[in-house]
Amino acid sequence: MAVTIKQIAEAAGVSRGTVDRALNNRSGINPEVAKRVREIAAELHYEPNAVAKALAHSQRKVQIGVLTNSKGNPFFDKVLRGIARAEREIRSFGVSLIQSELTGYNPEEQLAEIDRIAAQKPEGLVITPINDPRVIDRLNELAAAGIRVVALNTDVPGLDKLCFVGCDYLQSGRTAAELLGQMTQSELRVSIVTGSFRMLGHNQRIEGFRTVLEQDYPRIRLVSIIETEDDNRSAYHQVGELLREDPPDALYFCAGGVAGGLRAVEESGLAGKLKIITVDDTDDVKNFLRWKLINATVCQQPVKQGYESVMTLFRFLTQKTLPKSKQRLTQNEVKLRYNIE
Amino acid sequence: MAVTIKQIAEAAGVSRGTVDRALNNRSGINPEVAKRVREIAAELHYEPNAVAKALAHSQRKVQIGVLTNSKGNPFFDKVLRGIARAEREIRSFGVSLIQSELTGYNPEEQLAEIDRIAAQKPEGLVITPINDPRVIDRLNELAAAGIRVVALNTDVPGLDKLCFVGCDYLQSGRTAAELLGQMTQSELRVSIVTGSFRMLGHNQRIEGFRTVLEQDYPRIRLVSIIETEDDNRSAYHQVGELLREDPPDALYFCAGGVAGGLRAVEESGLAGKLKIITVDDTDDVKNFLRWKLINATVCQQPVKQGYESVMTLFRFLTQKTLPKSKQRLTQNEVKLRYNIE
DNA sequence: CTGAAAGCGCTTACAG
DNA sequence: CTGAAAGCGCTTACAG
Repeated sequence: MAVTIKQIAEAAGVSRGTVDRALNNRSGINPEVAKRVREIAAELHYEPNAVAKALAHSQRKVQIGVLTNSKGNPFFDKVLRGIARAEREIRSFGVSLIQSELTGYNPEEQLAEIDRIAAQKPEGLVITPINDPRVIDRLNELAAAGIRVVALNTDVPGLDKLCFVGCDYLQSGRTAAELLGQMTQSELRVSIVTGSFRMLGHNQRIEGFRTVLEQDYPRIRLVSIIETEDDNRSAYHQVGELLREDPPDALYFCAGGVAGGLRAVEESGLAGKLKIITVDDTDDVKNFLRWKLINATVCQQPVKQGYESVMTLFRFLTQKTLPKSKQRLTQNEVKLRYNIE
Repeated sequence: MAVTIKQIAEAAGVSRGTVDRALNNRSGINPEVAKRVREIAAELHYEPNAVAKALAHSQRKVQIGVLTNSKGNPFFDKVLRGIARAEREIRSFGVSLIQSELTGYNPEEQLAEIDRIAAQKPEGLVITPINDPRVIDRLNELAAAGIRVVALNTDVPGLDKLCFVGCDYLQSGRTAAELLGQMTQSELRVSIVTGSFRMLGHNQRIEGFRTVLEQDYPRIRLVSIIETEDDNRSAYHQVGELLREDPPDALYFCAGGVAGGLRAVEESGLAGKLKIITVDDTDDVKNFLRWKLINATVCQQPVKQGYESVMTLFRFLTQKTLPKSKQRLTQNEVKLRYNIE
């Protein structure tokens, strides 16, 4: 039978209210009494009952804002599923989400939406922040006002955040390089197809990829990097041009635009000859894996990212539990034809 | 503001007790009243508050037995960590574990331990069942007596279970074959090092491996299978002999004994020349990956297996939630040198 | 078959 | 600064 505040109250000869004040460092209590109560609690190995705490708290309604630049981006489907799962789990605890989705990466739009959500007075905000000084400043203002911020999937410099939940992009790039290295033996030329040079994560993937090539696979040479803005049309045209003019032996797609790029590959007649490594496992990528057009893809546990971003904030807001680290990194999972779900 | 039984009671003109009886299909209630209450609840979109339910239930103490053949098996470290995490989460709900570990796979010992646990009257049992008719019979007796059984990590035929939590062994084998196929180009001879031909999972891995070789990589020929009983000494001797007498080009370790087998590889002077695929990511395997002695390993989310086995039972016992499927399969995750944590 | 009341463990106004 | 009481939403003996 677990120890309760009632037993502590009896042992200390005080009321349950006083025990509550002592244990939760509330104000309006004689410091000596508080100390004694805490000692007794420790002796009895008191562990607060999270369920009871939750029920008592359920009067106080907690709101968490969730703002993602996810509209029209199939990668985010799974992230949103993780968020929905978290919402279901925390509903009973009196926590609700103020959720909103944006298309693309327009800083003005994100600023406006941040303000709209902030007006509803959430106690925390999960966001895929755009790397723009105005956005960062605005978020830091919120943080200063006590609204805790969790960066989801992408991080930006100088953000005052509770934590970042996303993948280890450097490791993602390293893993892609190792895959390519292990899948080939001879000299090789590879091109990278990236999303944007303004995206920290994309750049880190390139950096990790490059590092491992230099260290472990000097026979593989990085010959060019294409920037697509995650746009399939742009990827189609640029990859097509590359393959017509100076085709490499391998491609590393470290961001979106895979469907467009692969269309160009198919039309080039090089399908099956090029080694291709991608990221994530959107439906497009899965199909290309099945058709043996993509050799492997490095995924980042998107469901977990959505789930954990909300839950980290929830745990902090309702149980004052700080995340173990400022970086809550998900695993980089390699998927091949036979282990995609 | 969420709908509560109090509001349903008012709307139906009955007491909260009656609403509770109706909503939870308890006995001793006029069927017509029950029907009306349920209709009103549905109209109001009533969703029971899980936290309040849990607190009210916390009087009734629930015990879950957990019996694993895990002693001395490093693979299970992470499984046990998942179990511990589940225990922490469900403690507040009045659920406690009766946990016990066995060494090896002795049916008599497992039978005795099952009885010892059953004597403490748990409401459910998580177990790594041994494939022995007496064990299966005994577990089915428990199931008949209302103790729900969850098979963890290994499944056995004819078991009356709530579900199996473990990996898709066939897919694990297929993935290993694909890795080997993608990492090589020319004709190849491969040997499998298995644990036991009596283990369903090990056999399924072999089958999956074989199937993909035949379908997709006919240039790779399976030349022999070694059985080690998951024993490093045995693996060392048998792999050593194989490498001295008729060395293949690749090895697939589909069970334990990796450390022993790799020692033989190192002594053979073939290290680095043999392609080696393993399963799981015990510390041994991780080190061999770092040293480039193993090319890749196919893991099975052991923490999740431990966690989900307990949580599935917990959800069933406390919320009557049945698992979506009898097979709760974890992902087969490919790990290379650069994406091991 | 039904209702009123007490209880799960913790929190929170409200007196004093 | 402290205690008594009511409350969170659901469950459970106990009367009737």
